[in-house]
Amino acid sequence: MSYQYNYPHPAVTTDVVLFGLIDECLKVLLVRRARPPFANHWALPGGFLDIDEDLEDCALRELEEETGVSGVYLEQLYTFGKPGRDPRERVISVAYYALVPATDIEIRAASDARAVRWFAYRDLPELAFDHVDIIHKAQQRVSSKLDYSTIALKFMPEKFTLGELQSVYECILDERLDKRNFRKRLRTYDCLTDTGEVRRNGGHRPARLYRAKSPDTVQIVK
Amino acid sequence: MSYQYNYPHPAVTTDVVLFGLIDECLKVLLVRRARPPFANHWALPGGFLDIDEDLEDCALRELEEETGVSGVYLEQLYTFGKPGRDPRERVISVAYYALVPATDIEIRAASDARAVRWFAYRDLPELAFDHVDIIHKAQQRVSSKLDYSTIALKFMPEKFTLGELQSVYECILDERLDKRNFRKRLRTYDCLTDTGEVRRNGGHRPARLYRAKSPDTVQIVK
DNA sequence: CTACTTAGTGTAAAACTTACACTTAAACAT
DNA sequence: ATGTTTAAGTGTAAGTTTTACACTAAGTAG
Repeated sequence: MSYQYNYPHPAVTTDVVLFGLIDECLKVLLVRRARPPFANHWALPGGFLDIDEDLEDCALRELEEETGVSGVYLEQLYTFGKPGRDPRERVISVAYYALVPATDIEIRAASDARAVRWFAYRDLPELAFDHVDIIHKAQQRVSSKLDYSTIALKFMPEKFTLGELQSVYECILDERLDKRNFRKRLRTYDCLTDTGEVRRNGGHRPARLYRAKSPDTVQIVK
Repeated sequence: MSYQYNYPHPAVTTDVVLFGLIDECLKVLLVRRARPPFANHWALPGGFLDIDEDLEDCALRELEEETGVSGVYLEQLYTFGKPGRDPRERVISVAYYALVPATDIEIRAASDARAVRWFAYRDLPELAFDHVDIIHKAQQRVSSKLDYSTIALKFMPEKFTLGELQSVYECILDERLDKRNFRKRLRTYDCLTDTGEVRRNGGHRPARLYRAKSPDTVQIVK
């Protein structure tokens, strides 16, 4: 089968920067490429757009196919399209990012990717294409969104403690926060409900467990 | 000439939302489409990406070809790609926006656009494709950037008064601002230099003329 | 020379942000 | 059982930022 056009057309792909927090450390989910170009290099999950497929659906599908991760909430990040970024042909890549509660996520190596792994954001391997730029831009976006939205809740499992949530902020912003000020701020956002439960977690007072009031929406605050 | 691919490829276009302020009113530059689809409808300037052309260069080139406007500072807005948004074929459009000092700008109707005109943002005609969505998203972006950057200076000619700059903010935010607080805020941004000149402008005290300290960069403040 | 118009300026109250320290409740060691 | 260790949980005072607000200055027009 072959498709013809009167003018040359670029290829369009989507790529997904999936962030998770594991061991108090910001991680990115990468797949190892099975084929050239950049065979055996690590890369963002992503791939070519089907001709009748919405961009976001493409991102979700490729993520699912290559990593087994599904049902995440994506936001469009930026579109990367410099000529030469893919040696095969001109490729325009619409990048998305997502935040997941890493411990909830089941990953698997799927058909067209030899392996799937979390990498520390601060210790990335050599990456295919311009994916390192995409990841840096996504990290910046997430950092700045922490400050004016409730996006951090996307990292959390269904129930979590305030200490855990604070440590999410601290990992991404890479600075320590004051516990009382942090809690005061969350109170003004009014984005949590107390489940009434507690978590017993070692030799100290148990922490209350909270749940996001609206886990499906990212609220803009300030 | 014909180009063949093993898989169907979407077309890629860029569109530009060019904002200007005329008569204390936010305007958008539109071109009237000469051919189908949407012949005679107004649309954003934009068009198909050349296969070796950078996305931003494409946006600048199309803007120049269709309106005669050149040398503006573009920022990428969002990529629109819903299937069906163009009846001819699948089209992914990377949208950009720019702000210009409207009075400085020379517009002309060029080859493949029958006419070029400023339209009030609050009184847009019926638009081709999903261009109305693109314009609204651009307006939101500009509004929110007013609050944390010096992007408003992009609307200003080389020399301008503080009253003129304030009225730019007021038009876009659609609210009145306090003159003293506005000036205090600008002082903290430290983005203006006093030219020493004044503008005599009717039956009242002349206003000092200022110039942007770094007219080529948009400074992020706060 | 009077009336009118926009330019230009400071201060006090309110709101928000920051810095900071002790008590509580569990686990663990003795 | 008792004391020690650990993280959880809580309020207040100082500092900073934001807001509200009114008069004088320097021109033009009649």
